[in-house]
Amino acid sequence: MIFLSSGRPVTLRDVARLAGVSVATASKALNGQPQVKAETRARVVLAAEQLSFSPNTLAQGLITQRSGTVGLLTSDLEGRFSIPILMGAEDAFGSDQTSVFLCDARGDAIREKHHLRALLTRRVDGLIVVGARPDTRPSLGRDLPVPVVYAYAPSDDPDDLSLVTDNVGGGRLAVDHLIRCGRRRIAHITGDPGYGAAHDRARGARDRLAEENLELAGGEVWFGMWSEAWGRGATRMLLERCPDVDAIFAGSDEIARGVLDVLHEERIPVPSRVAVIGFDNWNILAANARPPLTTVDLNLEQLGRTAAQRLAAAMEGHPASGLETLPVRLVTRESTAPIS
Amino acid sequence: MIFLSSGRPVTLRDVARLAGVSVATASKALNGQPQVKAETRARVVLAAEQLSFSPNTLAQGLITQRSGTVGLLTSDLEGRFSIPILMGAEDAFGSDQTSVFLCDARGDAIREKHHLRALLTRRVDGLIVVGARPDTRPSLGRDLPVPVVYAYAPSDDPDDLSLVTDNVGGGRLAVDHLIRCGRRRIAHITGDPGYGAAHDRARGARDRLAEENLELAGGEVWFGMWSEAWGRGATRMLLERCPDVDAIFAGSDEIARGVLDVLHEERIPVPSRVAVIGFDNWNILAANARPPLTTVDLNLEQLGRTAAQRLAAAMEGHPASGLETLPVRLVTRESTAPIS
DNA sequence: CGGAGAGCCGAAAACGTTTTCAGAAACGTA
DNA sequence: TACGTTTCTGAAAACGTTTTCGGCTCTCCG
Repeated sequence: MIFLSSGRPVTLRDVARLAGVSVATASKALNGQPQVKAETRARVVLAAEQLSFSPNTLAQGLITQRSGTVGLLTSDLEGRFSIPILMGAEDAFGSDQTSVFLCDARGDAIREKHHLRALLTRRVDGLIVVGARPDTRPSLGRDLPVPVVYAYAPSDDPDDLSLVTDNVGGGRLAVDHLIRCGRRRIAHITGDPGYGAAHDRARGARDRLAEENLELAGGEVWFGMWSEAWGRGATRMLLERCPDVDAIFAGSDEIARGVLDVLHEERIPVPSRVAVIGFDNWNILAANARPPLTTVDLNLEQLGRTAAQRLAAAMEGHPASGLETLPVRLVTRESTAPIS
Repeated sequence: MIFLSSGRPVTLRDVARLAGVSVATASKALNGQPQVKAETRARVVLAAEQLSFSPNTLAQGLITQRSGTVGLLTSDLEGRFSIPILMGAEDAFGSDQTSVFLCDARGDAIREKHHLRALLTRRVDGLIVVGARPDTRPSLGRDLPVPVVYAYAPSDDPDDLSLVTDNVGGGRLAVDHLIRCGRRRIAHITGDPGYGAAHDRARGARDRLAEENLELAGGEVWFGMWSEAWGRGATRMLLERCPDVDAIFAGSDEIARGVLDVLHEERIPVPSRVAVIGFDNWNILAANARPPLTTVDLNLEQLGRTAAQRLAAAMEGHPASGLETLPVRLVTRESTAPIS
């Protein structure tokens, strides 16, 4: 029971009274302060348990000037990026120590300001800002009373700490895998060229190809949109221009689904004749594909955990700054295989 | 600026001093209490603005016994169900009034208890519990100090208030649409029969068919799994047993994708020869399908908003109980059309 | 036996608000 | 002028903790 029979919540006074000590000693006993006799401490602890006392964090926060809460300011709740990050962050803070306030700004700067203010009013101890897309976003500013960590979308202020996924490395990883599978004529179909991430992934891919003295099949990166439809359209064009392609690196799993769709339609066997690799490891798309899709996982949960750790460190007085790039990893399924 | 030049946060005392009044009057002035002269109030408000004062909610909560926070206890953050609900809830509470603490129990009862305790310790004013699947879940119990609303997954205690989507109505809606399109040989492929929702949707479908003196094509509901692969497999079997089917109602968008895939493979035109309708309106699947998928939207954001409203009402002392079923709606795209 | 020191404990202040209540100021009336 | 009302203001208590510091009790040593 959390309530006394009176219906009033249990306070430290109740505990102290039951243990026959003062509130002060009760507090010290429960907080492990050394200056209390072992026997007294035991009595207090017992009393606390009997009443199942749990301290009012508001009162604690008021006096310690730490609320034990952090704010998570995201710009795409619906999106799949913030969620894993959020989960990682949530479990990196032991939930008994720190709870997280969630706010979705929906990409609106006004709303973001508003939420920011609400969070500060609640005296959060820190902030994690998660962007909707992996490009640079405006900093919240330098004069905030609490530390901030930017995740996924880096801040435009290099003095902020930003954590991002390694898109260049991801592109390299994908192509490396295809090369190891014995593929030589590798094409790259990707999304909106307005996304920095698209260029980064392409760069990683090309770098790795260059090491083998290879060029992209089709000569160029196929930029377009982040959609299945574009994946289909680009694949059709690609097959026409370059019928002997033996691997396609898609810039997202959505695009990869479109690619697979057309290959299937054309009765081109995957992976035996053409290998396909995606990006994001969006499970619903990748695992259900036919065949299941090899793809690059962004390790977003890890990103969230790291963000939480960095934030915790900053809250302890060890701030950091700059851009930290976190590794991605390959998830192999059946859409790629060594050439036979 | 939120901080005085001293680096200390601005308090009501600072405002009072600047306005030349006592803290008491400053408080009353800012809270719109009537017993303060208009001119004084103006002075206080001005001072507050100049210092950009914002009250410490911890202190407020301590005294008013209301923290202005609610807990959202979910069991599937990764899942797509809790997210829209969460967004709806977040915007139903004006974010300046009430902030939401997010906790993910990951379907683990221990973790749930743990989070619950943490939330109560934080003195949340209410709780929303979001389940991972639309079946009954255990109640948190009746002796909680704050009101609770269950969303998506109803509580097993009828004295709790639970908000659920209308699965029966959804099934009816889907079939009704197909009938209006002139279809008569309608099959239903759905997921895991362990889900109550699967049976509810099927019942709605059958009820509507019965009104036209129709039976399900293939005679029975095709239960299986919530996956594309099952959608593909079931469709193949269906086409064999029942080649003249003219509409397929899929129990989820994933299944519908599988259905479309096989129809496409068999060169059966959609929607001209067979109409297909999904369930969930999971955008990434439905909108990208070929052709884009007509489907039933669960109105989850609305569900979240309603949950927040009911919770707010309960917090104001107007509790409710029982099971409230919220309507779903049809989203028509190109996979269904009148028979030509 | 006296005093120093260590070990414990509790009174009280503090955190930043809201709310109650007493009293001051202004005003009208006799 | 005296007095009753009304209007406004401010002192103080309260919320539930933590922390400081003075003081009590004991032990030990000279």
